[in-house]
Amino acid sequence: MDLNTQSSDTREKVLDVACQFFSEKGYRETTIALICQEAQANIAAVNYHFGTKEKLYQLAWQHAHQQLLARFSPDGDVAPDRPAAQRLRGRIRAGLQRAMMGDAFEFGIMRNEMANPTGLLRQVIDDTISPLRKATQAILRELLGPQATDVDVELCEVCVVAPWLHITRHHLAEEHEGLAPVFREEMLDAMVDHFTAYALAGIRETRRRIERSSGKSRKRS
Amino acid sequence: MDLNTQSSDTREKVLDVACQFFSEKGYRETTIALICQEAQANIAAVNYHFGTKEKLYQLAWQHAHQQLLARFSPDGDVAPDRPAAQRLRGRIRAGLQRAMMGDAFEFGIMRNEMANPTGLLRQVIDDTISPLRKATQAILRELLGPQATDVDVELCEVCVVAPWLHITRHHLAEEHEGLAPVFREEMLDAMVDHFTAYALAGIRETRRRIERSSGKSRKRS
Amino acid sequence: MDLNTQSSDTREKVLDVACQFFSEKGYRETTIALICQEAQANIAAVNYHFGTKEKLYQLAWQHAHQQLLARFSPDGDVAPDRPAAQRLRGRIRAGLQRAMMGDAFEFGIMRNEMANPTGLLRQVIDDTISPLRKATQAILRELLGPQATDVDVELCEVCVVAPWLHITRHHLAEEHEGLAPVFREEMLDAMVDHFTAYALAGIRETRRRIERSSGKSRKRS
Amino acid sequence: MDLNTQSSDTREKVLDVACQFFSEKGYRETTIALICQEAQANIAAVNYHFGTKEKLYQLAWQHAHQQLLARFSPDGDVAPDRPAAQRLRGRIRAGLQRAMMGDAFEFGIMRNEMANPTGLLRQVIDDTISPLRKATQAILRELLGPQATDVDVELCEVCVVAPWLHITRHHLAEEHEGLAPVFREEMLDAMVDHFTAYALAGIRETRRRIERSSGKSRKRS
DNA sequence: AATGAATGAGCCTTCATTCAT
DNA sequence: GATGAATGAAGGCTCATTCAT
Repeated sequence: MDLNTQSSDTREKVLDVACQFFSEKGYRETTIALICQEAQANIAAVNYHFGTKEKLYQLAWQHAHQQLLARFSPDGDVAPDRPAAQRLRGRIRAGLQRAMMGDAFEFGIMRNEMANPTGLLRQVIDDTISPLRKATQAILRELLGPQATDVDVELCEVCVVAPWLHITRHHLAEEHEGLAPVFREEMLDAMVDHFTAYALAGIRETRRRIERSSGKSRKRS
Repeated sequence: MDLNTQSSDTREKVLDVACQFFSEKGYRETTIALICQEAQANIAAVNYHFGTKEKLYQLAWQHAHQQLLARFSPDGDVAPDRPAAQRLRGRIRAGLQRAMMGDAFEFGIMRNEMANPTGLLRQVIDDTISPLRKATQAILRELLGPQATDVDVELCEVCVVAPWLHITRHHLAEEHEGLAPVFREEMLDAMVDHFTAYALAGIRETRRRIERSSGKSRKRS
Repeated sequence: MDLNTQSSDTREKVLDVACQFFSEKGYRETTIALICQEAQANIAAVNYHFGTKEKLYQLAWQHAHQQLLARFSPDGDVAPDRPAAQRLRGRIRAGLQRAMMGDAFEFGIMRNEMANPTGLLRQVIDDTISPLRKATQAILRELLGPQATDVDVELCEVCVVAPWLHITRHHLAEEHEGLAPVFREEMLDAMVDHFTAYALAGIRETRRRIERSSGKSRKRS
Repeated sequence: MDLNTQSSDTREKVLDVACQFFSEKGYRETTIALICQEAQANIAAVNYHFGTKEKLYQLAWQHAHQQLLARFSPDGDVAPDRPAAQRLRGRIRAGLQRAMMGDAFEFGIMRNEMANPTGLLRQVIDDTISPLRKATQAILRELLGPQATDVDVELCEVCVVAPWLHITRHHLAEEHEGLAPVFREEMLDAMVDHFTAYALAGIRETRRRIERSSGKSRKRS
């Protein structure tokens, strides 16, 4: 039993280490040799367990993604029957947590969604991110009212979501340069308050604009 | 002179092509051979003109940056004596323009600020980006009032700036996948309206919160 | 017993598949992994049952050889007391059959006798082919008459045998390219007729030349 | 000038060595490292000059082919206005010469036309062999008379050509095993006599059969 | 008897860089 | 000033083989 676990552990270990390196250094910069060295595994083990560096990459990403989502529930532990504003706050909290504490994950997705748009992760990202986006959009649609178009929703989504990625980047850079972090974990609650209030104000204003302009249109027509 | 011009042209050509490829494919993915092939230059020319790939990289980045700033004035052509809200609008417009039309630039910076945080571009980015950030922060500070702390300003800055990068990423991905763009150039004005209104609402709300909480604090103390 | 049978079946299966792949792709091009995958056997089974790839190779060859000889009797089902011309015809028929229908065998021998002259199969080929050659040569010697030297016999043997290998090659190439076969199975009888008549004419002519030249020599001496 | 020649010599040297090794050991068994070691070239030179091992392979083959054809004119130095029988004799002589003296060539083609029908050389072989085949077939058609079909011609071609390949194989094997050659170069003239006489007799007999059977058909119809 | 895991040697290829001209 | 040739280091991958179970 112990042995069984141990044998499976090589695979697990490699996956963990890979996950870490891919996040820190990106796909190209991370060599199989480095991973295996750190994981104390044979260099051929990667090919045995995962087939290709690419496959390992994709799996590592999924691995990290699942771990992260497990740590921070994407709804921020806000029940789905609570008012939309609170649910949005939950999403924002979860997003910030992922951005600020997820060493391996949101990082990797960033780098690879942008730095390597060759589409290595395209599909796997779509599969994992889409549900999250849909949920956020549903909340926004509710807050924006029935007259909001898809583009309206999407523009607001950008405003809500973009800061997470931005902060991820911030963290990455700081870590790499050895700088003191500007946005520290202790600030999380204050940041959630700020981003939520900011977003809700922006959304309310957007709703007003939508309804006003549609009102005009109606009068005109 | 003729020769000088011609040789200089080779240099220019290489720089242009490098710029393009570095943006599209990143540092690692772009090979000197590819650049030289496309620029119809000898493969040794790069090392001759620029010394190393790294140097070429940095120069290419500066090149792109300057080109882009020249095309889209970072203040959005809003005079510095106009009200802060309008100046913010100018910044937002310029940011969106860079995000949506800058094929080579904002792109490269993204990738390399995050995907290659080895710091190859750290310095050069600091030199070029810092002034832009300072200017934006000054506007935000004005809008947020005298009680706003540096963190307050920075949190708002994130909300204003992050969407640009987000949209850049969007464009990159769409281009690479051959998808129809969600945010098209014709939408620019509408988008500027939206982001500006959204941001101003968020900022006003933030100011209210700052002043309220500081009022409480005052009463308490 | 059951286990024994089952295990033996695995062995058999591997041998069959190996035989097929070795014939189709040659020794180097055929990987143990491929064989085991196709035979639904564990990758370690080969080394368990056969020791090394080389051993498997040799065994596979013998296997194929025996199967083929069993299918097409090398004398073409012509009794040894029939006239030499008819026995030759039998040999030619059997040779053509092996060439045209032997998917796995004559093929493998070709490739390995020539493409892999490292001598992996040298011995095993000698053991299996020599008897066939001897038999053919005996017939030829009979047809060529008592004055024929060993070289005379061997030269004629080449003319008789070479076309078989040639046609094997033909088939292989056609199969691989997906071309329609030039020499089809329905043509077998016509081909046997042709090759036999051609060979007998050639042999008769050769005999005439041998005897004429030996006549001259006699006159001279 | 001398230097120019020298620089080009590396390429030439590699090509020569490659040619030799590919012939002796085949494609798979020949490693780039081995070639470069023997040619005293850097291991990356192959990729610089030829791109791929595959490309080198194809070029090596062409190289050998041309060299060989240059050494032994495929028509055996028999003028095209001589009688068909003599032209056939010329072809047979050239074929035997290639088979018996061509160390690097006919060898390689054998191995690769059969052992590696993956088609690496398919095209290049077609281009080089086809003209030779066409010429031989034209002669045979002339000898077989107007009633001969394509299949008739091809069957005779097999009988004429196959021995060459057979003898090539013979030589290869002997060389590899260190055996004394059965067919020695001194025997060339005698062998040409034998094969020519044998072939002409076979062809005449074939013509007789063709015309006889067509005669019967005519009477029948 | 049979297997899943693991290994080490080796191969082809890429690429930034250098050098002689 | 500019280039074609050449290089060395490194990377990803394949594959036959072994070992513990």
